[in-house]
Amino acid sequence: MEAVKSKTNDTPRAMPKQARRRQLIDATIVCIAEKGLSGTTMADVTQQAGLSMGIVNLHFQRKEKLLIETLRFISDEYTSGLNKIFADEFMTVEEKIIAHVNFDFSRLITDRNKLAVWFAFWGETKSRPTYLSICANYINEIAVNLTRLFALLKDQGNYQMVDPELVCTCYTALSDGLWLDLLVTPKGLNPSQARAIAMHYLRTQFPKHFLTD
Amino acid sequence: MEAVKSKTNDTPRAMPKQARRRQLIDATIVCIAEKGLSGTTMADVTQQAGLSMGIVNLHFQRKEKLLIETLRFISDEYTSGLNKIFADEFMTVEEKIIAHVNFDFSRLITDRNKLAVWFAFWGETKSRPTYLSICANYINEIAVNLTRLFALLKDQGNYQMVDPELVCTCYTALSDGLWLDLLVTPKGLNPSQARAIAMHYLRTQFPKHFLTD
DNA sequence: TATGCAAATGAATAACTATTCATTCAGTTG
DNA sequence: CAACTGAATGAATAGTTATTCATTTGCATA
Repeated sequence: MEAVKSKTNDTPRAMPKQARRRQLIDATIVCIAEKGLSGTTMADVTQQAGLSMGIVNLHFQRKEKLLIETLRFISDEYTSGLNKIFADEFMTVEEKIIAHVNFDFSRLITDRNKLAVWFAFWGETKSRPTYLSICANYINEIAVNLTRLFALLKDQGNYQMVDPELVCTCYTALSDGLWLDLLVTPKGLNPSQARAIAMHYLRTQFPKHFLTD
Repeated sequence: MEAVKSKTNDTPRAMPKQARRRQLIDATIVCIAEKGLSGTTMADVTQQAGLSMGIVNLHFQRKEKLLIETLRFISDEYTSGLNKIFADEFMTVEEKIIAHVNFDFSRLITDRNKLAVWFAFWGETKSRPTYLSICANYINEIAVNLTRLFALLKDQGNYQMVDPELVCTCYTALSDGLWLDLLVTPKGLNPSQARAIAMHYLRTQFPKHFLTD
């Protein structure tokens, strides 16, 4: 059952640096979801990770850096997932857009703990330029790629009236709002319903496509 | 120029209780926008209000209550604005929906300080049931009314395929996402563009209506 | 103008929390 | 297996921030 060499417990003393950092980031995500950004203390995080207080200083210097790395972690996770789709050479444009939507409403992304972290940081971006700059980067990158996909589909399907940039902004805002819904009213909406709503919007723009479900 | 009786300054000693509470709530909104929820201290709020530290205790007992009343304030402001529209006896259904959209993207609601407060609290709802219950109330109330408007328009315009509940959920998520956009990328999108995107979605559902702009 | 009184003050206190660092510990090397 | 090394610990410290309350202040009333 236990793949780790250590005879004593599951937190071997000399775990690779990267793994220990990840362990702390995971604990931070849980704490922010459970106690909010303002309510998360170092004691909470280290206890959640099953480690001692001083450990954060050792791996991240100070709390602020741990928080920034946590935001960067979920931000990278999202961006890299989408970039794989954008870069895929074997999917059609329609398949890529569907893959994008599926990813947006996948388990990985709609995990409520992670959604809580997203919105906790969004709420602070106006006051913390560092948070904003981490987010701004990926937002722009994705918008460019997604707009390009919509433009290609417009050509392919001869959708004269479609404005790819508008559709991108609208789709992005819609998925942000659906994530918020999943976070705050989890009993009112589940990820697959949210996905269906996103597809419903895309069908209004590209009625000959996205009919398979 | 000065309508206040006090000879000394603009914060007369015996200002009505309600006005002083409001003054503190206004200061809290500014502080949350400028420093984030986690970075807002009592010293910040009272200084912003031009008053002394002890004043919060006098009017709100403790910090937590001030924060809750701040959330309740912006929540009530939003709800009461919409309720006036829903209750109006002289507007047509189409006019009411347009008024709703106009209100959603009015100065009062898209004020970036207030948006920052909204999202600061959203980010904490998972951990603070009190915040959630304040928001949940108004969300539900509005959804019922808005869904009813869409259902009426569906009948009037003979839109067979429209699902009023779906359109309500989609519109609501879209406006949440657009608000987020206005908060974090104010240079990428302005309120009137956001409004146009919301109208664009409604036109996809009710193509014979909402053509006036 | 004196007196009473509630509102407001802000220095002092209490409570909390990030950060530090001397010490412990587990594994590795010679 | 003894000495060494760097990760990890957590009690102690330093810093921050909410809360308290004895005192002050300005206004109203007599």
